[in-house]
Amino acid sequence: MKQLLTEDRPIEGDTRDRLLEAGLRLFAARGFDSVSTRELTRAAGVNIAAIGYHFGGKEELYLAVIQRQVEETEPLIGPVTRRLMEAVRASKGDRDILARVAANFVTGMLRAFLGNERMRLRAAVILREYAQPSEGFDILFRGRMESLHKAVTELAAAAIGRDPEEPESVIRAHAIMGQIIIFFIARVVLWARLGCEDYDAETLERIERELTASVLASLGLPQAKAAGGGS
Amino acid sequence: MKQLLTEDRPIEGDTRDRLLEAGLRLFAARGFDSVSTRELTRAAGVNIAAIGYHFGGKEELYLAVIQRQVEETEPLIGPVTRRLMEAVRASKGDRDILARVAANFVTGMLRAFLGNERMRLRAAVILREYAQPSEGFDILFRGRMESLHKAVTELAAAAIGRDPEEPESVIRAHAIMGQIIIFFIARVVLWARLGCEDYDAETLERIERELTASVLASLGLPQAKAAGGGS
DNA sequence: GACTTATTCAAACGATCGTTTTAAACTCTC
DNA sequence: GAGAGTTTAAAACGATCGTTTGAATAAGTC
Repeated sequence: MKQLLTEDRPIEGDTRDRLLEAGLRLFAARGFDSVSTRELTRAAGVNIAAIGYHFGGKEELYLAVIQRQVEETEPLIGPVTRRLMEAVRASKGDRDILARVAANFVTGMLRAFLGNERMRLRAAVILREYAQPSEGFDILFRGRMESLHKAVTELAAAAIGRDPEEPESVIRAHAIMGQIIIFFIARVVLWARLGCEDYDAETLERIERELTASVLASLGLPQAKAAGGGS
Repeated sequence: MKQLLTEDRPIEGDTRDRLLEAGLRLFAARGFDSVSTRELTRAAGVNIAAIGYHFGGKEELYLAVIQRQVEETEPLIGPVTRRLMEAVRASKGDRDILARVAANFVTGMLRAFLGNERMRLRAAVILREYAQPSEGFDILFRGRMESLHKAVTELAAAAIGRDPEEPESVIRAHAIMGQIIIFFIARVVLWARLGCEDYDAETLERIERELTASVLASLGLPQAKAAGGGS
């Protein structure tokens, strides 16, 4: 089996933190059932009894891992989400402004998901919850996804001239998210088609350019002149 | 844990077929490690030793399940792929024809992936291979995905006026696939946003309409007049 | 019917699973 | 520095894992 998503940086902190960190890495790479408590504690460098003592059990540790990712990504995603929402409203429908807002969002999301190793781990856990929702899905959805999806819906609604409450706006937002996160979810497929084994700088640049053009066009927005820096 | 993707239709056929069928259902719903050999054989209504006898072991059964899906989808996906490729070439760049070809492809894919319960099972297995590629990924990629992805690349290349060999065309094709399959992969997210618990006919119709419009626009193609049946 | 081959059966194998136990080591208060 | 509370250590718990065994049955051949 190929082993994606391993981070070699040593794990530090107290016992609780070490378990949460090892849990993120291992659950992201191989899922809940495939990771044993012995492997978790060995990777964390703690005793096997620590899972029971600190979390109650393996499942509670898993949920704590997810909960921590929601909290840790708040400073990253929260402001982006709010800024996107505000920018869409402030644009008052100006399509050039909307185009710039959308372009910034696309590059920001791409860099967050593909450029950051830690985000890759988080996204892997999310992907698993998509395929097989557990209690963790509710934590993720209400904690992170819902507000992000709503913000994109505002953007889509403004672009296609609909109300954000209409299902058509939600569907359009979903399609936009799909265009972006497919480059994480099915990255192995893209790599196989491009004949590479990881994202290099040149490919990331191409993806940013083409994806921005694709998303703007799909919303009927004019191509932005200069997207400027991310964030 | 919520239980998605269960099919209640009884399992029939000889021992080998029953195991392949039970394997598809269970592996799709819960992944490789979470399904025990005892559960597989109980669901199939066969003896536990049958796995070893017919396939050698659990892993070989899993790979056989994937292999069978590749073979079974050939009559469904193969012609669609070839027809898409031929239609793109036959269009000679005529954008109205390209638009109709693309629209037919989108609705065809949506109906294949969302409307068919069996395809849902298959797609769930594929999704798991994305997250954690095993030997099954190579079977899937070379057996089904590669040709499909190449065909979409032909479409994207023709639409944006590039060569199908250029990475930009491949990236655009990837974005198109993302727009479509996100409605399967992250369908629980969409359901949560729409306040429903499954796709109903009305929602599917909306998705077809909006997604067709979105994909055509993203490729800079004119909106097709009437998409006609999904062939 | 005797024989060979193919398949199914119930039982058991050793390994590993998540968890618990019991004692030792550590950390703090007073 | 004695003692209470906290954390870790190693071993063991019963349960379940994937697999194998050897006998019983079914199917086909002569």
